[in-house]
This record gives sequence, structure tokens and C-alpha cells, in this order.
Amino acid sequence: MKHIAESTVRRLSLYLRFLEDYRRQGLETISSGDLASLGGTTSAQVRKDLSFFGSFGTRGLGYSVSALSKRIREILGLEREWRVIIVGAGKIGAALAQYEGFGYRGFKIVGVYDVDQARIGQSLDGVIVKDQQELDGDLKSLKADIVLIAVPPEAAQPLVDRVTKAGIRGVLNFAPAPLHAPAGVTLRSVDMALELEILSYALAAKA
Amino acid sequence: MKHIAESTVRRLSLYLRFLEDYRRQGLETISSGDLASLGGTTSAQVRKDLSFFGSFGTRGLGYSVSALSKRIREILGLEREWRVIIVGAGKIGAALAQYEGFGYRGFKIVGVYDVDQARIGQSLDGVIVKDQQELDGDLKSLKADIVLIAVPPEAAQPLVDRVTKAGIRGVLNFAPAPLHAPAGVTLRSVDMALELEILSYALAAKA
DNA sequence: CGGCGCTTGTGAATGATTTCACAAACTAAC
DNA sequence: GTTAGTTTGTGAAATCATTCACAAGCGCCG
Repeated sequence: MKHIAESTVRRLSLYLRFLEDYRRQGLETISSGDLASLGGTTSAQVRKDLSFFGSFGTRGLGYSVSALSKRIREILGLEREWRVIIVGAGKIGAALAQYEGFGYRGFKIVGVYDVDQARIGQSLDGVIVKDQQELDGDLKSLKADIVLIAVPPEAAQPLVDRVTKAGIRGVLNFAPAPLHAPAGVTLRSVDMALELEILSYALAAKA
Repeated sequence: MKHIAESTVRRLSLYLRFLEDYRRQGLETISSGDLASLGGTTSAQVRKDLSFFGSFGTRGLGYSVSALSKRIREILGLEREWRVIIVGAGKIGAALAQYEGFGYRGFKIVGVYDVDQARIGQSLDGVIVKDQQELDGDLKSLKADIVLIAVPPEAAQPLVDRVTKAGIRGVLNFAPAPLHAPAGVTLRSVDMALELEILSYALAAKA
């Protein structure tokens, strides 16, 4: 498969949400123009995005909501369950553990870890916070696929090294630190302060 | 000013962090190559990014850490204080209110709002959660610049309409909903489930 | 003060992504 | 069955972003 741009994957994810809205409304077909206006893009963009993976539409009619949903889920790897471990049970870790948005798309939180004795033993939405010393063993025994990093920035890189050594190939980082992972590991970062700074730039540039 | 790509602004933000690290270490100059290796890019990229805003370096030597920090802060609009209001005091809103990463870059949380009586009156890191009915008045009296949206997805778009009507020009949305804002308003979204789905795609594509 | 070594700043080249534009294919209506 | 009206799928064109490559500038050393 040719390399697919991240922007394309991001839009596919969005399209999937619109498709689910449409399904909830009982609609059976959707056109590229509909998807485009919901997502703030153009119909050509939608068709080009989909064309990387095949032809799923019917000319003159549009796309079958259910068939396209299924196909996008397959493409994004959402047909299977992903087992997720959260490291760091502070404010952000706790918020992530209790975030409803994950579960319903097949991301299952199988463990939450911290080094702080005060937090260990607490229950976060049904999952008990465990001692981080147990992390290495649990990564394997719990068959974790993905690790969410919600520890202080200085602890983030050592943690990446540790979990990738244990075989983890997907990491989503919430610590405001630039991290590096070995080849073969996908590491993404969500940096809230950075987003706010980009917003600041936009506001400052307007004024 | 010519239009600057978001990717450039994002990198400038990152450079600023590295510059602050360098300053903490007492180093006075930094080269584009140093900035590049810290940020996982190339020295040409760094120089090109900076060149959009002028020439700040010294050939043969590099950039003055303090001068470049100052200049990037100016560019990003971080020299001034931004007054931020958080709407939604659930898990994510509370985590945002207590996030240390915001304050130290000039983002000041001046209010947190919710509709739930059980949450109103609670203190989050020194800020009392107020009734969302007071939001419209407070947006003006508190001189808010930016609103962070941490409400359920279905409440997000009405909230955008409401705060932009009250004169807010910058919105950072954490609800998993695609939002639209009128021209002149900058709206950015951080969507954690979407990030996980992009990660899922990367993992699924490898297998 | 002259030459060496290093690093910037920037046009030009390349590469990536988006938009355009239109033939082909289908539905629906009569 | 024919026609009118849609909408897809996709090469080609245009735009946008990154990388290359090198002249020019500066510090440092002798």
C-alpha cells in the first residue's frame, strides 16, 4: 500500500463520525458533498481520500452509509479491540481513564499505573490504579497494544524507552515533552499547551 | 504578513521550549542544527521557519538563546497575558483547570463554568466553578480572550455560537464534535479519540 | 589583518497535497 | 427504453511545504 498522509487518515476518522450520525438518523446513503460540508472540506477531497483505498460509491447515488462505515472501520483498524494502558494517574491520566470517548470505539483501558502511593489503589471508572513497578510484567500479561503517557514531562522519555523495550508499538503521549521512539514504533503527541500557543499566534496575528 | 503554515507555527512553539531548556542550562547560543535535532527536523527547516519572520542569527555562530526566545514569544503572541475561560467542569474541564502547563506561558484561567449544580461552587485549583448562566456577562466583565470547551459534544456548537456572539475570537475545543465558527474566529480542536484512531490506523497498517 | 571553519539565509528544486474538471456510470421518471 | 439529472472516480493542474545547495557573513586564531 502506498503511503497515506496523516491528514487523510484524520479526515477518514471524521467521516466515520458523520456516517454514524447519519446512521442514527436512519439515512442509508450519503454523498461526498454531504461528507464534505459536515467536515469543512470539499467533495473532491472526500472522494480522493476514499479513492486511496478503493471505490465504494455508486455514481448518481453516493455511498451506502453502512458499507462505507464498515470499510472505514476496517481501514482504521477499528474492527478489533485495542488494549490500552494509561501510565500516570494524575489529573490528565484520571480524565483519560474516565473518558467515555475511548471505549465506544474499541479502545479498552486494561490498566492504570502510577508511582505515587497516595494514588495506588484508587478506582478510576472501575479500573484500580496499580503500582508502576508492575508495569513491565503487566504489559505482557495484559496483552497491551497501546500506552497512553500522562506522567510529568521529565519522566516521559524513560517511560517510552521502557514500554517499547517491552514490545509496545503504539504510544500516545500527553506530556509536554518532545519524545523519540525507535523505528517501528508509532508515537503521537497531544500537547494542550502547544495548541493554545497556536491559538495565541492566530489571535496575535489578527490584531 | 504572508500566510504562515500551521506546521511552521507548531514548530516555533517547540523551538521555544528547547530554547528555554538551553537557557536553563546556561547556554547562550544555539545553532539551527541543534534546534533541528531536538525537534526531529532538519536545520534547513529551522532556518526556513525563522526566515519567514526575519533574520535573527549570526553566521558562523548561531542564534542568541535569549534574543531568539524573546522574538519567538513576540511572534506567538506570548508576551501578553491571555485570559482564558473554561466551560465544563467535568473530568476534562477539571484537568484543564489544574493543568500547570498553561499558567507559565501567560494563559490565565479566569473562570470555570458548568450547568451541573453539584459542580457549581467547587474549587478547582483556586478557581470556583460558577453557574453557566453567568457566562455571558462574565465573558465581558472578566475580559476573556479565549474559551476552552469541555462540555458534552451535543452542547459544544451552541456554546461556540454563544461565546462568539459575546465577542470571543479564540476557541479551543476538547469535545469530540466537529464545530464551525464564524469568520474572524479561530477555532481549534483537540480530539483525543481521533488521535487514538490515527494511532490505530498506523498499527493496523503495519500488521 | 588575513585565512579557515562554521553557520546563516535563501533562491531553486523537489515532493506532497489539494483542487479542478470531466468522462463514465448509475438512478429515477416517464 | 430513452432521457435528464446526479454523483463518482481520477488524471492533470495548481498550490503548498520541505529539502537542497551554496554564496555570504561572522568569529576565532595565529
